[in-house]
Amino acid sequence: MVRKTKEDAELTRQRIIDAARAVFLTRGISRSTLEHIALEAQVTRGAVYWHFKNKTDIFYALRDRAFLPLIDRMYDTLATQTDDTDPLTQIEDSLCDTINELNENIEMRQIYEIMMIKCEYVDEFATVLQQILNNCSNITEKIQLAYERAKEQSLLIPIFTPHELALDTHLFFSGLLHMWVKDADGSRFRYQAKMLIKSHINLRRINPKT
Amino acid sequence: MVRKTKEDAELTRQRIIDAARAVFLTRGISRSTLEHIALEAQVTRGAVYWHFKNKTDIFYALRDRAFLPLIDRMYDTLATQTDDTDPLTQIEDSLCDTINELNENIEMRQIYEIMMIKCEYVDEFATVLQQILNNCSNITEKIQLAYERAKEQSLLIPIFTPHELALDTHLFFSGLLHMWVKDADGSRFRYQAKMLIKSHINLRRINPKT
DNA sequence: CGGTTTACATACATTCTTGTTTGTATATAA
DNA sequence: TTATATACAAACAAGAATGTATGTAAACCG
Repeated sequence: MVRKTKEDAELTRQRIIDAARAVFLTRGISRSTLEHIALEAQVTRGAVYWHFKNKTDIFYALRDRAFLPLIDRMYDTLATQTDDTDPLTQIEDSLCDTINELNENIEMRQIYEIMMIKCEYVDEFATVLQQILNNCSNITEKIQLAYERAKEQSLLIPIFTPHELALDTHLFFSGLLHMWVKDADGSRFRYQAKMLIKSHINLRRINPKT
Repeated sequence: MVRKTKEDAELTRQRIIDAARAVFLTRGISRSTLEHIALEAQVTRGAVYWHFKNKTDIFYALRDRAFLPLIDRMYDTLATQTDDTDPLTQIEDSLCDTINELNENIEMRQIYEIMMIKCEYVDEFATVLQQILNNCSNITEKIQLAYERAKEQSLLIPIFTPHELALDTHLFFSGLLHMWVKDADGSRFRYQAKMLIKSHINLRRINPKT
């Protein structure tokens, strides 16, 4: 049978994206063929070519479904300034929230893994790097704003500027995400990620929590 | 002309490795063919197959020439405990030294870039991830030892354990290396990397340097 | 000095992958 | 109800990449 309804078609589109995620994860993007993806999605390459232009197109569809939302989410968590909780805890929460999401959301986790260690950033993929850098800049700015609020409220240790603190935090979290992803069995980083975040923020508090 | 001397042969071997570095860098590992590499090295695929089993073999040869030495170097810098300089400065210096090496040594820099964003860690490459994780563990341990010495000498802010400080430092540096590599034009991280390291270490000093 | 091995170049066969084209049954719109 | 566009499946053509097999001239060794 052919010619499904529009809903059915959208469903197969999603199936293809999900299949691509599984295939990319185990074979890496470059070694994944459209045949592999089609097989995993239980369709033929015809269906894949109907819904997507090529493999790169699938990759970007995959990214849009999880990578960007998570960035936005972290961004939002930092931007919504509920002034009753202290800014340092806000930073801590937004970082922990991201880790939580990665822990609970398999799709998110796998897409991150694909983008970090199963993708070669050349040619059509190179632009992604710039976008990541831009996102990082934005997030660092948001963190800096939070640190500035903390400084105003005298919650922050002196001497250090919100700018350098924000950069340090961003680099810390960036490293954490990378190790979190690479640490497949979870023994080294996954289980203690939140503790590490707490420690990191505590380093900045004028009155460290116990 | 064929049949070079042994020295000539070794030279072509190096030329092939150098060519592979250039090709991997621009095309990514998976899209680089042995033909590309041979062309860049001004030999034929015959020569490449004579010196190497396949592309993976070249990759590992490339890695051994720079990636491992740099790890060892950082490791050594941390391990040689010249007890006259304070441990925190030792950590700072070893991190800065690595950044220096990346700044000055083009080969080193490019190989790092290849391994970080031009390689998909699946199949034969997956084992590299484990090795990286192990190296990270070792380095974290060395940093922790330095922090412990700093604690004994009361150079370190209290409350925090050398263990969590070491993990935080390692994650920071890991993030820094990643951003350093991705920041191709250098505007965001490369030029201020050492400043960031200084700030990071200063956060731990009981008497922060100015 | 002659045989053997080395260090490649060249040619060949095979497999993989991609993009396109064609076919087709059915939803959908008019 | 019928024409058309949709949502695929299946077949096709072409190039690219790999590994191997063969050829060869010069270095090296006895």
